[in-house]
Amino acid sequence: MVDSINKVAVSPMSDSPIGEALHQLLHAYKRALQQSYQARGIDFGIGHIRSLKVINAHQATPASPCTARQIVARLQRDKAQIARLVKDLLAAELIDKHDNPEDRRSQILRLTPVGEAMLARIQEAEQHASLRMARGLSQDEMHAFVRLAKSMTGNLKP
Amino acid sequence: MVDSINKVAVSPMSDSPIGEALHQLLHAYKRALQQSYQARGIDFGIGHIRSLKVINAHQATPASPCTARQIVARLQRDKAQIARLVKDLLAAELIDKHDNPEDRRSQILRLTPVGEAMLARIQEAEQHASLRMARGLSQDEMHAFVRLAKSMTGNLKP
DNA sequence: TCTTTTAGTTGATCTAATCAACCATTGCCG
DNA sequence: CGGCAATGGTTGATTAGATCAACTAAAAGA
Repeated sequence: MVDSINKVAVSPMSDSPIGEALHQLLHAYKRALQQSYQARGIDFGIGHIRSLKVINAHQATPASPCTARQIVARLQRDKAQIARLVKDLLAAELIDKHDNPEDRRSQILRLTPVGEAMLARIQEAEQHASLRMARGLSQDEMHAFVRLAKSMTGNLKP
Repeated sequence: MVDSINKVAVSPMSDSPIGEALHQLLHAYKRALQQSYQARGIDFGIGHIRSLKVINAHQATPASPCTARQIVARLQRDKAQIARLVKDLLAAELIDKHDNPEDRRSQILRLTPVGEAMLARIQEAEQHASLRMARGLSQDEMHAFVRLAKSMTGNLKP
């Protein structure tokens, strides 16, 4: 029995809430970030900002300097797009290019002092948005979330 | 001690991995979905598909029929964009419009049989991608993830 | 009735993403 | 060494998605 009690159109109920929840969350977060950025007069898209962050991360380990290549790998975006983002960041003088002694095709990207200052403001803005997002969640929960997200990303990568 | 062992450029380390992890995950998931769709010959963007799903969800509760309005509310997209998505779905004959006796400005959207069949295939594709994404995770973990995602989305909404 | 909202549509514009073609350099292999 | 495929980067073109403004028609409210 129960078989035809309610004809629930197509799905037997409870869609696949993961994708839905994910999409919803990212959209909301993107908007919150943009807001937080704009409130601080930071006038760049998310791509620009993420690129800055990658460059900064490499700055910390001078052994592996940052070229456009690294950003492409980290952000998994088309290299054409990265080239444009980098061009913008150069124009804004947030970063500069240095010849790469190891490979004359590529150039090493580094934050300028202005870029570092900008990044500091960006991180402030992010923390603001993150705190807002995490309101009511414990550290453990946040940590668990990130762990799960990374795990799932890993599953999808190959 | 340890205080100034490495000068980590700007951030004191550990960025804000939440945003990063989130972005990474959504991107990977989006690609996996697209792949899964394409492998099944489903030739629509994610927006179209999500709209179909909203219409289907309303189908289950005949009390509240689906108009473009509902899709706008559920997906939180610009109504212009939804209008275009709906137009495409109509053109593909996956849905049809019926006069709304309650309000002559709007029209009720319903899946056609073709639309239902399409949706079934979509759900198959999604389950494939979701299973892939969730490989190695327990039901509890998946559930926790969705709960946290929804909670965070809620925090950001206002 | 007159006014204000609301649902939906269209046009224009903007950004992000993607693809293909291309140059310079590098690395490899005979 | 000389040729050739692979790599890093750049540019142009195209596309999809999102967003904004303007507008119609109907509804709701005063």
